[in-house]
Amino acid sequence: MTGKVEAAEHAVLIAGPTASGKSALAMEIAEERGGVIVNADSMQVYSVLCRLTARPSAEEIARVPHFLYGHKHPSEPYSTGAWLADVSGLLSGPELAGKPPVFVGGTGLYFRALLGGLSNMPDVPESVRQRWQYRLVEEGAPKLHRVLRAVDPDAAMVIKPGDGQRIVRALEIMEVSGRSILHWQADRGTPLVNPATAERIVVEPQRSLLGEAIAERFDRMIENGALDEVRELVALNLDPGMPAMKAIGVRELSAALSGQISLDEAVRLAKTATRQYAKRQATWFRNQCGTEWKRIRAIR
RNA sequence: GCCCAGGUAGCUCAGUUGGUAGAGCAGCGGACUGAAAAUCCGCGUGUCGGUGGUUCGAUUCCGCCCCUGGGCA
Repeated sequence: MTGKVEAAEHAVLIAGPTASGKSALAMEIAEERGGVIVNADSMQVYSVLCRLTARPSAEEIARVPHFLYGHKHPSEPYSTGAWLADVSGLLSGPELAGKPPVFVGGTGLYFRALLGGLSNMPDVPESVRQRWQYRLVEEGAPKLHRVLRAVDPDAAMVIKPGDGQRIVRALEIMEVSGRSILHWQADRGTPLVNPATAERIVVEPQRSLLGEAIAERFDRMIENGALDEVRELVALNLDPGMPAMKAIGVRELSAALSGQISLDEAVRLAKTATRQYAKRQATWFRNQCGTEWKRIRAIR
């Protein structure tokens, strides 16, 4: 699926929870080494959501080349695999011109994929996926888990009965390929960066400081027009299941825009949701990133 | 000043006909292979306002005090 792209040499990977100051660090490193910055965040790819996803400023983009930021419209479906394909295209194209890529973002799965953690899997037609998703909504996760247990007992053993999303994925793959998702997962993917020469950094700020930074930054997002972005996104009338609609703050701020809750309440809820997200990120980085990752602390 | 209603987890509250208490939210820990800012799993963190009394035993009953609402003056 990724063809035969040479794994990038001397890449820098910077992972960390939201608002941890990793973008500033990426700027420093990229400038120091004459590199470029590549987005490794699942939400910063969407065009409309600039403020709300804390994308780099125009000033920063003018200083250092940035890639894969805001290059997708929210109406387009996107995925880890699509991102990996975009990265692959970027690395094999002329844009980098030999400059070292500095990947920065908060999506742990993207970093795993970058290092070869995403196996090649058969494509699943949209119709198949939609049918299982429909059944998930209609019948509920436990019932679909029983279906999975019948067709793919091994996968059912690994996937929790409540985890609808993974149950659907396993069922899709089984239907399309006739083989268990575990079979496909047994083959590792190919890394897009050479793990031997990649420098890996994970930012792990103190939780309480991160909470403060999140609150402060969200207030700034509101000042800078995050509400307008949400208004624009809502006007597109997208399926609420689309990834961009799940960006933190979209649900909360659109509830405020329609008058269901006050703006203060929306801000409070969005800050809480962001803190909870940062906690999940921290759990990933703490436990999934091994000793090859250098751990640093600081927010800005 | 008097009358009423409250004071229980970080917050909102439930409850114990007397045997030291539990929900939601928040919080904490964990999982993670094409939706990953997603999805899922686990965990109660407490001078039951204070102080005396009754009692084998009081968060629960009684007295007094403190605090917060509301009402009457």
